[in-house]
Amino acid sequence: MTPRYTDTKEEILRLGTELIQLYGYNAFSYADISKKLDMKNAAVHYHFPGKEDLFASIVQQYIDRYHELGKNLDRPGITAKQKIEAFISRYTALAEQNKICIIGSVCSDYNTLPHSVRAKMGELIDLVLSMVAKVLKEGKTNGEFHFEETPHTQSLLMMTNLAAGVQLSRITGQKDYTAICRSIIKQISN
Amino acid sequence: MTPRYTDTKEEILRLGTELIQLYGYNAFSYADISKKLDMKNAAVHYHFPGKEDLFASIVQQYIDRYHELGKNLDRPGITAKQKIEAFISRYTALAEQNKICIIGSVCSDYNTLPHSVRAKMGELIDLVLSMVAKVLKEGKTNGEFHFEETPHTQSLLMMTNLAAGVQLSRITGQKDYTAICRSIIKQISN
DNA sequence: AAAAATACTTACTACTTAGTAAGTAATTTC
DNA sequence: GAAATTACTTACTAAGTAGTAAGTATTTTT
Repeated sequence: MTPRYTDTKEEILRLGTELIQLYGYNAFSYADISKKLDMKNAAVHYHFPGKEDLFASIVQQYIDRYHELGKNLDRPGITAKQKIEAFISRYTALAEQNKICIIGSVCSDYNTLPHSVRAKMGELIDLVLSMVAKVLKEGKTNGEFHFEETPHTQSLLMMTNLAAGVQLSRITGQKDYTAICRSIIKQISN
Repeated sequence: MTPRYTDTKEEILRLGTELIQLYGYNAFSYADISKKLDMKNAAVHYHFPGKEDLFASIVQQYIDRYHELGKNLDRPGITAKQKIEAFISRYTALAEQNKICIIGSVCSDYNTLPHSVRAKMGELIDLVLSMVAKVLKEGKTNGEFHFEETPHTQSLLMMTNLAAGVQLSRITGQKDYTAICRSIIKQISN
């Protein structure tokens, strides 16, 4: 049969990611995806046999994109501050679309996830935390940043501010998210 | 008929809260509750006609308990630092039980919640943020604390650190949560 | 002692969930 | 041009979801 999309698999991943970011891990079903892509339930199962596979692929894509971001930022001429701002702007984009990040979305359901998926989530979180920690360390070394915690702890503080910030501001309003971002930068600035 | 428990309604609320904190809002069902309390599905519906009612009561109980905490802390002889530590210890208790706070748990599913419940969640969040902001302001005024942000923003930073901290540390380990708590105190200390 | 209220159980409904087996039309490979 | 592969659809299942109507045993009220 002729494929509906140039890359149906990619479309499913894109939509699945969006649904998780908008409504949470449990509110995303094969039916939701098939309806929106105008195909049958079984078609989604053709591309991703189980929900576990689909979710693993979504997280893997997220991981790949963070690696990509890392590569893009790893060139001369970009300051550590610009790199941090690149991370923050990811969350800002989410906030503007009423979305939250996959990490925050899945964390609350963590105890119900299949174990393979839990491991993938751990991988994603470790990656993000270590990438941010690396940039923070770099900025501290070259004098751009000033903070007293270890880079890892400072990374934890920043990412928890951001992840919970986009979540809270969906309820309390964008102003709170803006205040959090401003303060994050201020905290590490000289 | 003779009631099973001295207060079945209270038992349902207690168990419902626990299930949300452990597994998330969507992973808690009437069947889960009735099974654990050794009664039938319909018995839970007798006490709480709909899931919306049950959840609203759970959040209301949470709100009531924060008001209670507020009253308990509002006596002379308690320092602002001790008050902040009381808030933090609530989250520490959650972290030790592999649980997360209701706010963090429900935030990810916010877009799927019925509107009455969304309003209740907003109420809870505003309450917690304003209570913490009040204590922070008090501590700043009497010289216990030092911070440059407004009390509201500082409260946002603290609560996002805590809420996301208990969530993240379920995956990355308790050490990260401990580091976050230590830093929270440090940030506002002189 | 009768009536009413309480706290359920029994038995069901309508719907949604992930998942599957078998068939089919178009495309690609040989 | 036949065979195999791709990308689906049709049609289904088993389990779980919230929710309900009607019945029942016990306690409380009158």
